[in-house]
Amino acid sequence: MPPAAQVDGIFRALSDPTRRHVLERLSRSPASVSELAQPYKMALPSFLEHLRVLEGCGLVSSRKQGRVRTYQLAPDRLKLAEDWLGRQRTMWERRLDRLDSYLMAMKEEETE
Amino acid sequence: MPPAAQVDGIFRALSDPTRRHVLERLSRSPASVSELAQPYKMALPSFLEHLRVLEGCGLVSSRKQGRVRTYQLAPDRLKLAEDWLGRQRTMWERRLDRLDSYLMAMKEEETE
DNA sequence: GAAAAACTTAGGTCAATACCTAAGTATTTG
DNA sequence: CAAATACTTAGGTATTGACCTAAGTTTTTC
Repeated sequence: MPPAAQVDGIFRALSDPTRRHVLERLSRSPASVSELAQPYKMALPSFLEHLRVLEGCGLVSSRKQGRVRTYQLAPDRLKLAEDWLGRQRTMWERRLDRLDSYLMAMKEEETE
Repeated sequence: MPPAAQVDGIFRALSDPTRRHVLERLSRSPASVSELAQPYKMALPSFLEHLRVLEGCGLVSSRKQGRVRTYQLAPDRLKLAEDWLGRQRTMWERRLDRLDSYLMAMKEEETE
């Protein structure tokens, strides 16, 4: 999978509040499907789909022991999203800097 | 709009490569619709929809002068996404610092 | 003032998402 | 081993998303 497509999937996954909430929950500790589902009034199969999306883009991983499937975070994936945002930020900051110096120059000229 | 819904929209907007590309382009300088559309083989109305999504969630703003509409970044909105990711990251890192033996075990098995 | 430029609007297809209910399949547990 | 638990699969609906073509509208330009 090309990295751009991976980033697509990660941002897509993060665009749903249920999924973000699950990630927040998992940042405290791993948890089973039913533990994760418990706060939501959603039907279980619907909720499972969210977990599948999170696992599909690599933000979480799961393992089944007996009849219980346990999910946990896979933190390295979040970096892809963070990296993109970080790059963006430095770019637009650079741009604002340029704008700044442009405005400064304007001001200089103005006061001459 | 509740902040969670705003974050939804921003992540959703970022999940499309065309839209991310447009943001990257705009981090260099403001640009007109046709300048922005030029690199893509997509029909103009389709492309415009992407711009509408970006403007809808506040990542860019636009203004029309004569027959030309010019878009520019609205950098403060990216912060909402960055902030969520940042908070997440510190939580995840805190959790990883605890180095649960459980998590270690899972990781071991995962890499098998 | 007709034609070109730069969008804009209208409307249509097709696939993917986010839900649902109902009926499975494994795994414990009593 | 029957019943309960913990998912899982199958299949259905309704909305939204990402594209398209065709036909506007509003400036500019010649």
